[in-house]
Amino acid sequence: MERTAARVTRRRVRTRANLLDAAFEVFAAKGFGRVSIEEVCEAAGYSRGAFYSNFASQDELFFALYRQRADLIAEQVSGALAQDGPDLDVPAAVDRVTEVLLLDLDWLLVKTDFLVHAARDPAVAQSLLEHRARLRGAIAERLARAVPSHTELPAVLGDIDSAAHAVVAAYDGVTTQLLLDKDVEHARAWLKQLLTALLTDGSGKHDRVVRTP
Amino acid sequence: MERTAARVTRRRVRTRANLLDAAFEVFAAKGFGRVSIEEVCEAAGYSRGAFYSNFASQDELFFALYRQRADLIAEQVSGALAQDGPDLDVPAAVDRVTEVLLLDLDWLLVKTDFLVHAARDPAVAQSLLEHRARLRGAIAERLARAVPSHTELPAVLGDIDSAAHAVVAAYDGVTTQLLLDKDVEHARAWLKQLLTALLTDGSGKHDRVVRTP
DNA sequence: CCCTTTGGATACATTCCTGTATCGGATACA
DNA sequence: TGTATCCGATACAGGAATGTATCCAAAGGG
Repeated sequence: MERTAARVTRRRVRTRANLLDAAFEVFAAKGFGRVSIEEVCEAAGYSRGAFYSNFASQDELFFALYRQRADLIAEQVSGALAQDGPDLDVPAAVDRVTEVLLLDLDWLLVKTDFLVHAARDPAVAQSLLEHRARLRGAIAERLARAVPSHTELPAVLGDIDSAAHAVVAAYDGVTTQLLLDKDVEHARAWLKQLLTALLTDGSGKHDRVVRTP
Repeated sequence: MERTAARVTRRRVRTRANLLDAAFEVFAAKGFGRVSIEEVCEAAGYSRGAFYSNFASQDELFFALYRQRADLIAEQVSGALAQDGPDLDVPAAVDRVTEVLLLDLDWLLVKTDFLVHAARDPAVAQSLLEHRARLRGAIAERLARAVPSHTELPAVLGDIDSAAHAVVAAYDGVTTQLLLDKDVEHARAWLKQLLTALLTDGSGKHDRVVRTP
């Protein structure tokens, strides 16, 4: 019998996952802060007893949820960045990354909720900052491998790190607008335009985005 | 006796203003969604009776608060844009606008709360979108007056409207980071860099030969 | 200065939510 | 298959927030 780690049954991990999935749906629909623990449990098909057996508070649930999904996205982004060979095809990579980043509107909602949460809790903010730094690192590393090979270098910004910063900022900026107009296709097109503009020295010869509203 | 408009006493407008001010503080500190009506009243020095006499719900208060402050900021931005003559000195204008936009961290907190709120309520989203459109309009108009005079035109983006969009996106992106690291000075410097880079064809601080299509 | 109207305080009923304690069925392991 | 342990359901108590109804004081007009 294991002494150090308490026994965890399969049922437990299943219910925990179910609770997290339900939480994602409910948080996305109504927003953290307008959701009661009871609602999450109901959506998952459990009672509150199950909840308190798995999480200490709603905050802890939220944090766990964020971690889970954020790690997933980070993995997908890394995948999209690593997809082509040692040479970076900027437009293609931008396409793939954009696809991943603006895939799920619900995730953007939850993520923004989490941002608001983190903005008022230094510990949470720290964790989020680290996560963002990791993402930036992956981007910077990818850019660094690309820039020397072609002469095609990020021009409007000083160094590679600034460029990575700018990429994230563009993502955040587009996200904000997307949360309001819910036009995912337009947001993708626009983010592509912004990123290629930022990363290919402004000589982008791609089609311009036509706004629909 | 007035029949159409109900009589509004001075006391009423004062308490209403006090409630709004208190709401701003409390919302900034704890976040909308973690604040009870009671807390707002207590911070303002009133009872809940006063609140319900002035607002129908916490949402209505929040909306009124947003309107008030957003209009104020919009006015300041317009002022900063109009400050110099018919010719636009891009770096100077960017300086002034940046100063105004990233003046108050508390406002950014409340604004982001409001964004989260709007993202789940189409009517509120509409209102916020219109407000953003007005801001973009002011920026675009200013840019339009500047671009023909100098040949110095926004290059990385297609038209003036896209440029205005990009300016707002940069602001939103920088805001996100600022909410986490709380480094206002750094955010300002970075926003300036981004904006000048976007608006001066990348020739900002690094001398570069750029063709003007 | 009085009198009408208005604004805010107080008290109350109600609803909702949280957290805990306990119990019976499920699960893993010998 | 037996059995010790774990997990989630149920019931309950306590607290907090909301909204309303009522009442007294303050404003402002005549």
